[in-house]
Amino acid sequence: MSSPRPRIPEATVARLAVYLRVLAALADAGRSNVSSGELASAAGVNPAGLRKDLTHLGPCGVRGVGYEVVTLRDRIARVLGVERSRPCVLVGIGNLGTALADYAGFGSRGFRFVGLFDAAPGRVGQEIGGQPVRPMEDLDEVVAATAATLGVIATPADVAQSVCDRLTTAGVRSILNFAPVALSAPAGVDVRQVDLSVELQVLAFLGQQRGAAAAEVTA
Amino acid sequence: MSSPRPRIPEATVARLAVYLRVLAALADAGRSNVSSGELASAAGVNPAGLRKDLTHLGPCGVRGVGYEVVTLRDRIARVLGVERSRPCVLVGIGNLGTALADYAGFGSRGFRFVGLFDAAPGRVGQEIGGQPVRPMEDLDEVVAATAATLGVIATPADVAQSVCDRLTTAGVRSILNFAPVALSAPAGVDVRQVDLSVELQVLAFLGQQRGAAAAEVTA
DNA sequence: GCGACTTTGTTCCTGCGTTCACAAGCGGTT
DNA sequence: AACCGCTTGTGAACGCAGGAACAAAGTCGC
Repeated sequence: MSSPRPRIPEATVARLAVYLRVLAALADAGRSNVSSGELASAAGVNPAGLRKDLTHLGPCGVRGVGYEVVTLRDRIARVLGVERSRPCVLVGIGNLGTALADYAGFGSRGFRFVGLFDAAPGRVGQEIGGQPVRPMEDLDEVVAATAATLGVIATPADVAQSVCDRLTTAGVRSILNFAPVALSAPAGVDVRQVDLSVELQVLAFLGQQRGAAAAEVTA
Repeated sequence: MSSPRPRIPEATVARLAVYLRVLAALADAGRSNVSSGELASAAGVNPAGLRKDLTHLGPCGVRGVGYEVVTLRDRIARVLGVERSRPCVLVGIGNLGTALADYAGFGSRGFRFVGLFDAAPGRVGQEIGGQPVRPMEDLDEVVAATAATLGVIATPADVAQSVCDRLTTAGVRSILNFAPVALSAPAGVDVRQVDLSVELQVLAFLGQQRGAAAAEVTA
């Protein structure tokens, strides 16, 4: 096998996902070509950085012209592995979980939820986005039946670790955690942490710093 | 004024927010001291990196003993500017907006929503977390009355830019955007982008890469 | 009072990411 | 057919983040 496996850095992967979204929108709008400058502006990044990111896919543009929208979109989709949709399970159908289950951004970009789970009996049986909420007891069965390797945790913090354990024993290999706790998982299982309030705190700090700098100038 | 202004790097600020959360939990549990090792483990980072982060606050630990929980918590809170709660406005009360409005992580960590806004007449008047949803027409008045400088956008992508424009003209200086579009704002206004599906795509890519590597070993 | 242990604060170094700047290549035009 | 403008792709330099190792300092035990 001649597997080049270019070892794409993680920061580049995150940006490729953004480019993919922009390219999909451009394709829907009927555009056939884009320049790196226009694409970078729409994605909110530097044009040179964008070109370097695309280098990891091999040469895929035409000098003097730009990139063909559909070709580039499909190539990024193939590299990211979203050419066909991947099954995911979602645990914790509170406000956030409901939002995630309904979020069109997942379904339209290569992910489909094959199981929604909650521990509260009151929530089991509800329909969210056309799917019933199931009890936690069904987790192993659903994961096995659908071969889901991706799991999303949207539970309160205090039960997140036990949910993580159950997901890993059920066979899930990659976990996206929205609960504000650091999870520990066995080797071979990726855990990725998203803390919504951290972003807001960083933003507040930058704003405060900017305000202090401005006040200093006037002083 | 002797303002040292240490220029804390952004990555450090994000981690400080995590340490703050862990320290708050430890303080509630009655703990008085922590070592860098234990704190790093709870936050999911390297102990040496944690100590380097805390260096930006000036020396605040005791060698041979560790850090005093309450003192460190308060100092981080002061540096991050969350010693007293900051007013925020939230636009777009769909599934995600409701989750954000109800999310205790904001309220308990230095932020309070002083206005929930939505353009849909059907949503105006609903109560979320004890607060009424207001029409967009009230935005300028509320921002002016509460001196809110932080705004959160949780609307569909196609109206996010116009909401951003209205927020900036109302006087908001920092915007956290959950809509999957790159926003353009005038100079002096910070915009921070959070795309929930990007994280899931990165996770899927890493899992796929790991799976491919494993298959290659067995080949 | 003294020694050993523990833990912080710092320094160095390695690697990565980002940016700038330039050469290479393609299309259109004369 | 040759030239010109435009855009990609790449090479180099800069700055930053992360990790390991070491020195300083304080506490506990004897």
